[in-house]
Amino acid sequence: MPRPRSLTSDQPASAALAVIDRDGLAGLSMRAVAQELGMSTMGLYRYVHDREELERLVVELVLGAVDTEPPDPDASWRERIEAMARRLRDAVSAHPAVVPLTITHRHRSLGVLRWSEAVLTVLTEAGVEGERRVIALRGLISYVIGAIQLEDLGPLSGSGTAAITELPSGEFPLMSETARHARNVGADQEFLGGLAMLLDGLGGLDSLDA
Amino acid sequence: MPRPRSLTSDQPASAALAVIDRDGLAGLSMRAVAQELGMSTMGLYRYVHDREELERLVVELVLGAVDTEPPDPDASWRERIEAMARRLRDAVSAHPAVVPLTITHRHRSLGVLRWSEAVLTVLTEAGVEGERRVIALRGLISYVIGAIQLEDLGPLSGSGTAAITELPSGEFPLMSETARHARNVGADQEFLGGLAMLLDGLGGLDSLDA
DNA sequence: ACCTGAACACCGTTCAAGT
DNA sequence: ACCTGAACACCGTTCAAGT
Repeated sequence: MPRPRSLTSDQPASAALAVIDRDGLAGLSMRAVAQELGMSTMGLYRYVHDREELERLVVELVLGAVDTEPPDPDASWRERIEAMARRLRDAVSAHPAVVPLTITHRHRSLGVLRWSEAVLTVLTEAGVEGERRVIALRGLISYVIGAIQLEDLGPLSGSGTAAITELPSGEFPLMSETARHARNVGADQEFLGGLAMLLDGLGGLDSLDA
Repeated sequence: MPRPRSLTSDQPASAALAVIDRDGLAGLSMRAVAQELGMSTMGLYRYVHDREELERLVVELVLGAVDTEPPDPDASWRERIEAMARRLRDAVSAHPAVVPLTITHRHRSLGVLRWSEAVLTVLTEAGVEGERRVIALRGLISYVIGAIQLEDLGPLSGSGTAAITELPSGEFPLMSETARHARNVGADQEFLGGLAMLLDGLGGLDSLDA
């Protein structure tokens, strides 16, 4: 793998992201990205070892865009964690087609690492320590990535769930009723509502004063 | 699409699942599944319209295996929801390679629908109604699917995170410290701990008596 | 020394040709 | 009427052949 020359190191990733944003994940191919860069297909192999590395760089590009500045120090620990959760959600939902890649590539992204460090700072300031801090961090990440995917899949009030009402009569009565209620729950309210449940649980534990 | 004859309707899906379990998701191809079934590649197209439908059937097979019997009525609402969460986790982690498919295929699985109905039954018995019930259900699903993926990615105490300690000195001090604590937190404890946070938050709300 | 196009081994899917 | 193998248009990647 000799030194690249004509391209900066992040150009292959942003070209790939441009292809994905335009043509979807199915449109991603080495040939398409090379064309986007105006070079021969094999020229791309000068910058990435293989397709997998290219995909990893795309994930890193998207997650690296998460704002990891320390949140407003005047806000409560709860508001600060909410702000961090929103930022992760915002960064990913700017490129929804990339979501499957973020899961397939079980790598430790620097962006997520920086995000985690910022969240841990808030948790620590709130007095959460030791194993409880492990569980709180992992619980938050689990919730946020799950919620992003569920949101990407469409709201409970969406067309997919609307079809539930038309299923064999009375087979899913509560699900039908809940889907009707879901029409009044927006995506933001749903995301923040679930997050609030988690934070209520975290706050209900000892050693949290704010 | 004429009537199939020699195969029952779920054989293509279980053959595909067998291929995935043996060779991983990358090993899944129409040719491989046809061979698994002992038929010509094109014979498979008698049973499924295209590869996408085959993948959808695999997801349905895995999620359809979730135990959705009503949980022990003598247990508290909290224990019953924990039991349901465990069952979903168990069904998916029996076939970890399928996880990416469950995300890519944004379809409404009957298995998840039955699971949701059972969870809603418990929530309703616990006095959770209306929009709060929407948020509780979606929050639980978000957490569980996120946690399954994070678990599949490896524990915080695993080799991936161990490398964090060797990053540029002091760049991620809290993350390093947290990773050390994570060595004492098992996968079950982590899953149930995060779930407990959510349920504490849910239980802290009004109208829950049990 | 650097770059690239042809070629290889795959893939999903079409379709005409077999019985 | 039913089934299937060759063929088509892709794919990631190798590598020898060009300059």
